[in-house]
Amino acid sequence: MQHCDCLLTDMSDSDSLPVMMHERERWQLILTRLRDKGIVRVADLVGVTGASVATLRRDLAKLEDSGQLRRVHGGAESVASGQTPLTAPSFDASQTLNADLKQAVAQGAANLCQDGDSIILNAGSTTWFLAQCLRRHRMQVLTNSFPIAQELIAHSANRVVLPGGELYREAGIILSPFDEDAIQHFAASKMFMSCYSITPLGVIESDPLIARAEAKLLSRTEKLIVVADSTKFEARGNMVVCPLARVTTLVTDTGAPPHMLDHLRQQGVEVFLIDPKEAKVLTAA
Amino acid sequence: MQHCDCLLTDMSDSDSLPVMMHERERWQLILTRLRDKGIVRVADLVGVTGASVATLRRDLAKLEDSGQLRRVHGGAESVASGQTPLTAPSFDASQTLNADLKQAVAQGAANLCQDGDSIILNAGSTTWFLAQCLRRHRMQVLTNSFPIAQELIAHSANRVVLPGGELYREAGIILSPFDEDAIQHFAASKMFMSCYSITPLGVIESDPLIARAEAKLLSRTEKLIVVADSTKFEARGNMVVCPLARVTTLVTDTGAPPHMLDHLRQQGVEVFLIDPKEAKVLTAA
DNA sequence: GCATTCTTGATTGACTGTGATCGTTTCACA
DNA sequence: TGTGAAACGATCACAGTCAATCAAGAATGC
Repeated sequence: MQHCDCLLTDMSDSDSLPVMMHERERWQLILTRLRDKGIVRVADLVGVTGASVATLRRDLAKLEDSGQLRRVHGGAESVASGQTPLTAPSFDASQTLNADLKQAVAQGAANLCQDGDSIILNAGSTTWFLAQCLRRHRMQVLTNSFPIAQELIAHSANRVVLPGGELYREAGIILSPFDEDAIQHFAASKMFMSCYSITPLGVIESDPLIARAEAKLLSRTEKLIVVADSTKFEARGNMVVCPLARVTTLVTDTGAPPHMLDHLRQQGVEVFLIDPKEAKVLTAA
Repeated sequence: MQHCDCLLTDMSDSDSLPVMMHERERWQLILTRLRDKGIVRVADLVGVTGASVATLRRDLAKLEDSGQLRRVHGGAESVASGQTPLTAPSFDASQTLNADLKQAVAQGAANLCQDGDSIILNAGSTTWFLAQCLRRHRMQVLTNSFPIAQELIAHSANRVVLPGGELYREAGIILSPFDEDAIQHFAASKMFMSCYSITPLGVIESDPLIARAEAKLLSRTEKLIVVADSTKFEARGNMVVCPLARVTTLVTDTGAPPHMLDHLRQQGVEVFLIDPKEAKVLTAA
């Protein structure tokens, strides 16, 4: 018997085998799917985890008990979908969308930073990629994004300043309805802003609370550098953060529509185009 | 049996010795795997280390005692599972000191919380353990500790509010030299405070900036609950956060010096004594 | 050299997670 | 409003895991 046991564990060491998922692994998987899709079905989870419906029901019950999701008939939904007023996409989800483009743009933007700078990063997946490019830098960074703060503190020597407010779980943003704040004492040489979309009307966000927070950050600097991959140039969202004339610089990739770039240049915006294929090359154009 | 063991270690391990592994080597291996995968199974560890399940269980118990992981049925999970681990040296250090006492005190303090409460947690290892006990709660929590915020956001349904300011890497504390802040709009029913020491002069901290930050938090509530294990009752540090008369409740363990407890009771402080051996028992005394 | 302490491994009974089955409840469609 | 299908909670037996205990070997100190 023991022989058999030993042999088994020995062979199954490579974790590719779908032997049996641990309870916590299932929980993590469930919560991840929930963050991405907002809702999960028991039947789907059976296929993904290989566990029985009974087990998955128990999992959902426990996770609901600890407040990490809300059960509905047929599955479960994210707690945030009802509780949080934010309409922003979840951090994890938007992080994986057009990741290569965002990464290229982020790398291009990082080249505009110098040690000693004081910069602002708003919450967004592109700015998160940007934060990843700042591991060797030594700057002061004000950000309202919890994941960006995590990244900078854990993997760089940059100093991090946070605004006060409530931490919104899904989007990982710190928001406050009040004006008094420590950030009113922060002066930045430039702000990097990622956004929901860019239209002739200006830089657009999808959520009024977020738009307000970004406008607040924007008041702490003169120079605004918008980082946006080429998929951002279609009309979406409805909250204008600022007009295009307020933008100092735009960093985007070569897929951006030329007529929008022309329009931006007419407004006095300096445009940097990054070729995603040779990501390190920065082309002033 | 022995055959099996030998065979196993021989075959399964590409990168190590067929002889017995030292305790510390196993610990390091366990923690490394934990960082990589977020979760480890006892059965897997048997295959990797060649040690028996009993030994590995003891390892996990010790590592949990020192706060370096959290045991779950079938294995153990990372204390900051899912999130970027915040490896703050000094935070980790104070976290592992008297971890069992702190954990017991934290559990006792957690019993004083109810769903719907608005509470404040200052930065400290005891309050960090307390945050771990709040996974099933649904409260509003104001904290100036980054690791506590991480824990609450990742593993509970509590709402989290942060003060603004600079994030200090080593201690994981958010500090601001300014008064204007979002927390001035926060009203809490109680504050849980961990501290550097407790003396007849009051609750003591070692750093003036931290003392000031805690005094600022303290102004947002009437009821102050100090959580401190019995090793905190010796004169250390030099910054008085508040006098003992300001303390509403003290939660400590049974090893606390009786004369200090008497003195505290004379000041009108309600004292809860926790027996670390039977941690769940809460004795009003 | 001998005793003490520490680490380790095996055994035991108790406990927890799992999957299958039951009857009941809820949902969707007519 | 009624009906069938799906989903639900409760329960049971099985397997894996747990903490406690004892015994054997290695390291340490006198």
